[in-house]
Amino acid sequence: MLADSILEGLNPEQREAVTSTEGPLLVLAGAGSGKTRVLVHRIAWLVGVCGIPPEGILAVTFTNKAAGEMRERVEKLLGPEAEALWCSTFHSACVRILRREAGHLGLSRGFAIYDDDDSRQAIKEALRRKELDPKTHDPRRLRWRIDQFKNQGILPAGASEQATDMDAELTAELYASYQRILAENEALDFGDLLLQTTVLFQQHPEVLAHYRRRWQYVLVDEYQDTNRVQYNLVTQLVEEHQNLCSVGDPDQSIYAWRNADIRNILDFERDFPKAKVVRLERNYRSTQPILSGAVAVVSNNVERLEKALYTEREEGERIRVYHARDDRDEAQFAVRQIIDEVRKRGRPYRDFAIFYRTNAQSRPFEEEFLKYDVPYTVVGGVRFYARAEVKDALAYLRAALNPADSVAVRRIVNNPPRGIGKATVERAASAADAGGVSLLEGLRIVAGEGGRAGSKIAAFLKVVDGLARELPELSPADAIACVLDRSGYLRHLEQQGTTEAEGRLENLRELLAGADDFARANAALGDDERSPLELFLEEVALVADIDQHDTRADRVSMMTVHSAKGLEYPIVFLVGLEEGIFPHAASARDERGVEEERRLCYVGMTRAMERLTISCAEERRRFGSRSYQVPSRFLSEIPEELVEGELPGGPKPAGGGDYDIDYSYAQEAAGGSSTLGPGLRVRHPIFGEGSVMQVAGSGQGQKLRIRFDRVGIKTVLVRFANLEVV
DNA sequence: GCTATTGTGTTCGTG
DNA sequence: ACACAATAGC
Repeated sequence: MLADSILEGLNPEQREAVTSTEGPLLVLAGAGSGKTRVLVHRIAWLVGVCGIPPEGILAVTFTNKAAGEMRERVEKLLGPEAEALWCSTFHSACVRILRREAGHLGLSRGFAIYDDDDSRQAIKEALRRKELDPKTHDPRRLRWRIDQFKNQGILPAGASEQATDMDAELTAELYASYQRILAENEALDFGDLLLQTTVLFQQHPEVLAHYRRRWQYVLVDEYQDTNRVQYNLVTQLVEEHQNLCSVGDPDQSIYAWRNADIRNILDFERDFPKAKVVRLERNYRSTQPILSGAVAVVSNNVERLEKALYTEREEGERIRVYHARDDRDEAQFAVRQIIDEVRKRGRPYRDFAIFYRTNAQSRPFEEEFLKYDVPYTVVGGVRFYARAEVKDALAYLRAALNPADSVAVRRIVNNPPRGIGKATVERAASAADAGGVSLLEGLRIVAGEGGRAGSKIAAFLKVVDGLARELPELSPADAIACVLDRSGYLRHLEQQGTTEAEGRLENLRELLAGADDFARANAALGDDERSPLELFLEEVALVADIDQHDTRADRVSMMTVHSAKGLEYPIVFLVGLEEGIFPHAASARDERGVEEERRLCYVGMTRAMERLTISCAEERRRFGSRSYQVPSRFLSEIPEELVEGELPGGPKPAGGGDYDIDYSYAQEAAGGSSTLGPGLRVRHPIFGEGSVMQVAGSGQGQKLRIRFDRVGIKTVLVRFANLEVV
């Protein structure tokens, strides 16, 4: 009975993937072939038919969002029983394990999780200690190189061993020093979460044995994007029972740059000789022209497993190609199409998505959406939890909960300004170093020495100590409110009274609301020994941009092609198909790079269900200046008969096509400017109204300094700003 | 120690 | 074109 209902609506291949429960299984799942469905039904099958307890199953996905959706769908099939299932990202699974087993690694159970920015600060500290100049040793680059080591499972000792020149030797040394600083701060970075878990399993076979016994069945989604450490983790767990189900698509491997290793999926049958392989080749998402076009592009890859994708949606319009004059025209074209379609056919905005190669490309689209009052959301860019004011507030929480976290302490010690300058902080840092204690303790030492600086520090310590006493008892939202009050942070912002400060206050209110939501949503599972506040900090550290994306809201979505993986939309605009952008210049140097870009293009195209529009611009603004663009080689790889519009080499469209776009106000300000001078009221299409403060230069390079009513002071280039005199 | 100014790099993608 | 960091001047 139950077995039938679980298999209902599945095709024969999907059924095979669901019911082949014992031993290693590789599911090669083409785009849109229902792989999430297979994973969900397989879990339901394991629990409902095979009688495996839900806590005996580990399912790992790429994003929190995918994990949440999978859990939801499993619950629909199984009911609340599914709650005991471990369904999460690699990172959150590892955090849970590490918190539990922290003692084995000599790690504090309350360790902090450092994001890119925090780890860069820790790298800077490592440079300071070695008296190296951050100018000659770029902290960002160092962080990147260390992260690469971690993704490959290489510890500092290994990095040192394989170093063949001075530079590599120094990097290895800094890696070691950076790890010491993290340990002192009781912190782990993203890479550590995975790497330290494999170290834990290696050094403590009894711990590994425990988890092996616990998880009799392991499922891994997006297997083509796993890196060496993730691979090690998985093989460690399944070595005995071999009940591993890996699902993936080599054509969608797009993370080689962060050490995802496509060989993990290609060598599956070698790694697991008894492996069964199931191919899902029937596509349920896209129309024939879209699917054929995407397959045609990716077929140009030499290193590729051939597979035969087919769709039953044979009807469907051809792929549209639009050659825009410039980036602005490209944006205008897409936005006008969307408005048209919404007005004429009554489509909801949520049916549309715009995908680009780089985050910086979102700008012109945002401008057009704002101009025409079209609701939209941008995924990515600056993460909400990475905004300065949000990170400041969180740093107070972190410092109060974990006084060893020197990166957090350094961030808040003079923020808001309380007269504790760089010299004082450095004094405290060396005192801390000398005594082998944390920065906060170093500050205590300096405070004890008295003097002007001493009393200022004492005031700061009083704030932090007070928070350390009060916060652990509070809910996340109350704790944040408390921090903002006691620290004087809120008062400081309110006193500024600028529009910029107003925006920051708005973000802080949003943070409070988010904390409140979190507490409410997690009130049910309060069985953890960790406080709601600690759980909130962890959540915040591990959310990805895409996790916060609300697909239910009626808005147009904009995101990078990378973020788009796993999503689908009826109407997709894939924009900026130009050499240097897509394929990106940095990847186009070697053939492997180009092949990954091509897979990325395949991912972008296969997101579209009904209509796919691809565009490129002849000219675009990059780094503030003009650049002439060449259409992407990927465009000419789409067979002509699948395309409507012109492929490269075809006739260029006349002007902006059949859309009458009003440029008049732009010309007005760019041309005549006899009245241009301080005091003049102008309107900017984005920033709104403002007063000119200062005029600099003339002709093409003329710049204006303007105080905008809404957004404060900005400098704009007259030629590009499209100003209108009010 | 604080603020305003200048200078620099940024934009390849993420948990 | 903008954000961020370093620096100069107070």
